[in-house]
Amino acid sequence: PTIDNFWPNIVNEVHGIAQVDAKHQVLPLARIKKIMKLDENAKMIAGEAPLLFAKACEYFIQELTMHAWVHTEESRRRTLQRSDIAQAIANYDQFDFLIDIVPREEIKPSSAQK
Amino acid sequence: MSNSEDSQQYVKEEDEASGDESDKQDSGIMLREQDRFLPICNIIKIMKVPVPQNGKIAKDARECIQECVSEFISFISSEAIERSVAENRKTVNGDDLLVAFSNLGFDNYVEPLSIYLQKYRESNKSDRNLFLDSSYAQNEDAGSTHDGKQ
Amino acid sequence: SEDESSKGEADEEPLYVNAKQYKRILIRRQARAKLESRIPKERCKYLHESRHRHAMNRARGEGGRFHSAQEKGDQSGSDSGSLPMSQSSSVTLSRG
DNA sequence: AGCGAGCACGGTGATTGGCTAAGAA
DNA sequence: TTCTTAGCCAATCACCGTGCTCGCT
Repeated sequence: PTIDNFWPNIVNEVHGIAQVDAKHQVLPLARIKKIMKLDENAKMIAGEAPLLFAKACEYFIQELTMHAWVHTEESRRRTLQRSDIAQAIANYDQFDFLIDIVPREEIKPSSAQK
Repeated sequence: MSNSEDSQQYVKEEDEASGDESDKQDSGIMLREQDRFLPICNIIKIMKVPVPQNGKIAKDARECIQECVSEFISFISSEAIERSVAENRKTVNGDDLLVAFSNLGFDNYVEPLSIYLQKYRESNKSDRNLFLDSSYAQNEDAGSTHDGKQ
Repeated sequence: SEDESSKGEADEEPLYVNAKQYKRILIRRQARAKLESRIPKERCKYLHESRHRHAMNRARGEGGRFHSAQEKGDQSGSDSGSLPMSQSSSVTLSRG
């Protein structure tokens, strides 16, 4: 369970799926669609779009949490906190789109950024 | 005593929905947390996967991830919607999302999501053929990207 | 390649952000600004009044946990016992 | 044809707080 | 060390999924 093996494991997982069950998802499809509809340019949304997002959000949550937990361990804590997530966002440029959601000032002091 | 005319009651119950302290600005409808975010319980369940068994997750961290996920959806959606508009389509489909993931630098997502989407479409088509065309043809031809008429 | 230097106005951005995301970040920033007036500035204590009241009225164990088997209404307490201890072991103090 | 928005309905899992150890400080 | 806080439990009910009708392409 490391960062390097994360996406290869994900790809192996999807290959093991025999049939896609759109029903029992961890994340509610109706809520995902509602969030998409908050965009003023959104008109019609295909049924497969919330389903794709449901999987993508699982991956995203796991990856961001995994990156954040690294900083939790570096600080020798057992509780993942918001500052760990801020660090994770600052250290991976794929998370740059979150720069307004978790600004860099939230990184706890006495921990240098790259 | 029954209400004869209710114009627009945004507050469902008698709680302090928006006016937490003394803030009552509404230009339109106030968005609740359940309109903007995914359920916190589901978020926590997914967060616990990469965290060790004895690991804890602070409340601040849960809500932070919750907000990040909504921005994640909106961020990708915005790109995908723009592409669907550029192609004169009113509906955002899965391919728009895959292109959006790619264009925004989420290359890791493309392969698993493409496989997942393909399996989902296959499932739907096989269900339809099995149900509607049960006696006609259940040929499984690999490689038919477009529906060929017979 | 002239105004690609990412400048921050609302938040202080780092010198450079992901080039593939930069344009979308600005578009999203505008979209969120339009929605800002509809978003309460702080989180509520709870989402639903009814669920809040339900949680408050529920039966609880000694440790504050929710406990099943709520005997509704008062009754002529035949046995004032409380915990249905099946066997001699009743050590249930571990998790905080 | 197919496919999605909008509605009503019924089933169900997300929501929820007091106590106290875990652990942040 | 001091003191903040996250996990633990499960019953209600808001919301998710589904099946319609109606529109558009």
